[in-house]
Amino acid sequence: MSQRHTDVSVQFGDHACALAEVVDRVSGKWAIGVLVAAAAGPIRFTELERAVEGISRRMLTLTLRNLERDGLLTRTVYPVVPPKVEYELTDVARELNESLAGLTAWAERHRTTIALARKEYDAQHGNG
Amino acid sequence: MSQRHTDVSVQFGDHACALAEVVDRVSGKWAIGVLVAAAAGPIRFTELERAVEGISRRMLTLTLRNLERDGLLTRTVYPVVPPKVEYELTDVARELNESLAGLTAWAERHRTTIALARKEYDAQHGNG
DNA sequence: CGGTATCCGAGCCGATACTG
DNA sequence: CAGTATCGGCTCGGATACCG
Repeated sequence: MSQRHTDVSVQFGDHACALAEVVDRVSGKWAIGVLVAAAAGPIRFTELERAVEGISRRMLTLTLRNLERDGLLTRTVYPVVPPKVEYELTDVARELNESLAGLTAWAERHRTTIALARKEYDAQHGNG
Repeated sequence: MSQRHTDVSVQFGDHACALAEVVDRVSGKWAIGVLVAAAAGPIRFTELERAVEGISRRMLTLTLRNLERDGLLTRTVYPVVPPKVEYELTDVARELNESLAGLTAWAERHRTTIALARKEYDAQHGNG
């Protein structure tokens, strides 16, 4: 299994370290998407594949395994044919989603500002 | 200039997308560390280098440029000898730090739980 | 349906050396 | 003091093909 995250080891005593760890967890191109898609309730593999636009089967699997590993979601296999697997957020993950709300608010407040800042920066310094 | 982040383009309409963008911004091994180190007030390059344990000159520069590009910090050059450059968080970044507080709280609440979940997962599935 | 295996390019990041 | 340049390893992540 590939997908080992960067070693965000202890850079400072406590605060920043814990924060860096959680950010590292929801980093990567797909984790947030999966977390949000699963927020509504139990969801199947193929449903996730459709919900998270652009994700490949491989990356969905890896992302799910990582989240499962961190105890953020559960994987339930139903022994039926055709196979059926459901993923569901744990309570911990639901709390995480709530904690992320503040961040989402910030993002939506300053979205255009940041886009503008980028444009300016790229204009002044050479990026084209 | 290297350091182009992964393309977290529109995966779903609004919410998750904005969130994914901000997470992408504070991703990478060092951004959080720099953000936290600069939270106390204006800080010089070398001070940052010491504050963010383990960071290289190169990565500090790249991280600073990215944050500056996104309008999260300002770079002030004082024309003196020896050179003096100060970095300071913008108001937007300060708001961001506040929004991150909820996340930090979550991280500290569930830190051990998650570490445990990992251990269990790695024990059951083969990771060794 | 729900995965895995393999190949491969792109970019992050560290080490090292050099500069105004 | 505050950077930049270059090289190279490693991992992330896409494409494709295959399996129970």
